[in-house]
Amino acid sequence: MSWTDERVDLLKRLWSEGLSASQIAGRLGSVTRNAVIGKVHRLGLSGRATTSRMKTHRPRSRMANAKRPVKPRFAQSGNPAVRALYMDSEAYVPPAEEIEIPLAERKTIQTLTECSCRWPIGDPQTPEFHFCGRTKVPLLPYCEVHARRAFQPVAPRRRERTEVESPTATAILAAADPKQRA
DNA sequence: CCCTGATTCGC
DNA sequence: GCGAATCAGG
Repeated sequence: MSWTDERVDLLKRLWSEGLSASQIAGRLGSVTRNAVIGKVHRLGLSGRATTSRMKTHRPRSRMANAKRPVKPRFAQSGNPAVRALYMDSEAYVPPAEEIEIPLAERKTIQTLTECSCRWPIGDPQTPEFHFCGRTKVPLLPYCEVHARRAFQPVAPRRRERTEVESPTATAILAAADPKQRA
């Protein structure tokens, strides 16, 4: 559905009445709160009055925004190990090749242990199916390599800026403090 | 964690 | 113009 005159009118009215963007989106239907906020801005309605000033939003300059790198997803993840995967890398990292696990190290669902990487390998319908089985990173179900693969940020929107250095292990290891084990 | 509005930019 | 993704805050 699109922004018909009626829907725009309702948006203007609800916005002026102080409803939040998500509340308005709920009443309009077929739109997200992001769509509502976007429309509010395009209509020039942003910056509602008034009772208690919205103090905290100093508008960031265009320059500041231009310099701010686009951070990958998971930056706000509640999992410190996931955040650690990206705290020293702001770039998309292409998935690694599948790793060949030596037969002796392979784990089945029966032989997995508490600290085994649970990255599945192969077709579960075949007897060759197994798990990576190497030591996993604390807080995550995967070893370091597979954690990077599992928590890929979304591919960059801009085609340039591809190959950048892979995140170092330091951040992960820093988050691997045994005291934090859940 | 929940939520809020703000902003960018591919579409 | 649209709005998802992501941000900075509360």
